[in-house]
Amino acid sequence: MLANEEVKDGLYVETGDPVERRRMKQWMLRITAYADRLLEDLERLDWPDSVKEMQRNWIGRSEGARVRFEVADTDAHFEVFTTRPDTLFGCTYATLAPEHPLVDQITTPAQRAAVAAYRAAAARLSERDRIAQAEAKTGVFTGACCFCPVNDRKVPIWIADYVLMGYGTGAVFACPAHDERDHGFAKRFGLEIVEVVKGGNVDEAAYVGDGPHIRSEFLDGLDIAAAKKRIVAWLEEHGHGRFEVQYRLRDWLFSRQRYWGEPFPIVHTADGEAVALPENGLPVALPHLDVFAATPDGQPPLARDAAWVATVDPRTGKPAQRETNTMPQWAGSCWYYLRFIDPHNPRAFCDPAAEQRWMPVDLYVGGAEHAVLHLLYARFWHKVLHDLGLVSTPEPFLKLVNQGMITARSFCSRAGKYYYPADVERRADEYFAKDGTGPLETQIEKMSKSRYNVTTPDDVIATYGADSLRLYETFLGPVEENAEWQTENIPGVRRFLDRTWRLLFPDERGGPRFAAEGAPDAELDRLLHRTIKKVTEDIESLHTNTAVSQLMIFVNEATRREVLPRSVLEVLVRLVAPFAPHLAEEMWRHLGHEDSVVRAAWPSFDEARTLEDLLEVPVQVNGKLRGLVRLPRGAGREGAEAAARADGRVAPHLEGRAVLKVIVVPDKMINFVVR
RNA sequence: GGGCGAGUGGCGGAGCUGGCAGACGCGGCGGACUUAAAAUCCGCUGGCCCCGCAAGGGCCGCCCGGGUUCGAAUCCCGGCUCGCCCA
Repeated sequence: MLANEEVKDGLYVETGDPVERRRMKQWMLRITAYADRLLEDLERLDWPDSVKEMQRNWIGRSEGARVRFEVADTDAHFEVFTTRPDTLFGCTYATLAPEHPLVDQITTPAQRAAVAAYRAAAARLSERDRIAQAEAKTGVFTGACCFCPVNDRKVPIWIADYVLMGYGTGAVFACPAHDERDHGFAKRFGLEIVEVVKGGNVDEAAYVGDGPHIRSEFLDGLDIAAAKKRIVAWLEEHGHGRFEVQYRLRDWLFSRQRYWGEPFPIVHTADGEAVALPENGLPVALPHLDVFAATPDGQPPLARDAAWVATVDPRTGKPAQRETNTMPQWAGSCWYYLRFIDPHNPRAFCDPAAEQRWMPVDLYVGGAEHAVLHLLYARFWHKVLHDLGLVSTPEPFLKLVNQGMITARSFCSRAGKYYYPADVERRADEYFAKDGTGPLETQIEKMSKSRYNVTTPDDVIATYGADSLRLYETFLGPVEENAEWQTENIPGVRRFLDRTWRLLFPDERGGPRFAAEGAPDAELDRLLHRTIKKVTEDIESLHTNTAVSQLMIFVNEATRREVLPRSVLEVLVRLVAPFAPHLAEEMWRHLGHEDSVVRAAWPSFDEARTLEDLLEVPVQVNGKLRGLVRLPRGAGREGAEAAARADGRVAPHLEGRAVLKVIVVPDKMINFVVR
């Protein structure tokens, strides 16, 4: 079993083995039944817009009409789905998928050979290739015609491989004037182009914008939205079609022919019935196998264990056979977060009280690569469980954040062989491998083992300590963004930890004296409250890098003090704890606490104590900074303006000029507009 | 081709609903301590072929080009480059 992209020209790309297509009976999950709810509930999620948009596109809801076309000279018909039923009056041909069942029936003798050849060629292409090659515009006439239901115009029926049987109805009507793909096709094969919406030049290109309809009888003069409504009503009234919603999303193929995966809890009876096992027959464990390959006749590996396969129908006790397909990896990732709540519960996937306590997940950090598959599948399962009354929330993950990638410099030879940075040396502006190869290409790219540019945390921990590693990672940058790993920056955060430690245990390198009693001076107190505020808010918004920088500012300032009271350290240690837990724990103990710092209350701040009494307010003249004035917080407009005019640096810029306007933003800035 | 996002010193990055661009860290330079070095501490660190003995001041500067505004890294329009996703 191979995926589409593993097959090229009918051969397995890895080994060159021939690949054949085989029809198989497989398990599907009806995710399409949840398409609308999966779409609508995106609204209530605090997720990145890009991910929500990807899910919307993946679900691909489109409203349109299903329209019935009668084939000329037979009693056959086919149906098309279209999002542009308003352009039916511009229909000049119709196209079927090459494998559409009607093709055999309607192809005329004269066209039979051409059609057969085209179908054979199309069958060799994967669906993916067919979509990718749609630009190539290939197709062949069947010789048959059909009637466009709105005006009984007789139009030719073609087959073309860009129409996919598994998508929609496997048939489309073509309006080359207002559809780009149809336009290209019509140009290529000399088919007629009939303009029905004014606004473009349809001889040159398809016009897909809005405009009044023409040559469309009862639609004339209407815009697209109004025309769609009218035509759908008309189609329904005359029995030629009906309103329909289509989704790009398809049902989920949920079986795999592999060993590793959860076995389906299903048995097959002798008369072909599939029976779900009752709860007391669960879980179904994988049999022990020595060989994990498919059987010689193409059955999944589990079929190798005949004793395992042979079982009984739980209802009747008659012989039955176990299902030998297994579930895909997604099966586990769809509910692991529920099991994690209560991982050892032998009776249920989790205790309902625990589920209520913990769900939904407040914050889910994951890679952008999961935007559609895992995150859509998990939402789907969760909704099914919700409908069954097994979970209390309609959505599993309230807030989602996509973390960025860690990148690092890598080196590779022109031949594509990668080298570890340790095996590379710099000569002038070029890099050479120590074995002499080079010059080497170098780039910053995603950290990965295959690119030989990984950093092993164990090594960093051995050299700088686990807190340094953790602090460095939180200091790298915002989580959502990619960040370049630079080991040479780690000593910087380590220095910060050392300084923090010296606030409690000054050594020959300095540090303030510890005081069991007392309060900080006003300036340090203000900085402390600002730091509590900043760190608290930054953790909340996941801007850990700026939280760390604020802690650095505080520690630098505290280091300058002669004496540091316990009360300050008590706060600081709790603020540092999330970033450097080992250090904080140790300091917490030394401050005399019995219990762990992780159970200590988070410090609170007093907004009033974060504010400065005397502010430095910038003064601008015509928008350019010309000076700074010291003003008490809350100074009035007049006072501020007077102080600004009097400032030694500002005054020369005002001299001899007409002041047209003075803008004063209290406590923020003063701007003189002069001429 | 379409969608989403990003572009700020030598480097990683700060910069709130428009109001002192460059916080914090790395690197660099200078100094203290030392016989010396490491470590530590202190100071400086966007550019300028401009003014000033100096203190200091001026001009330019957030990818490029326009616009809105008293005022734009921030808002709007157009373009370039990179990343991710879809096709």
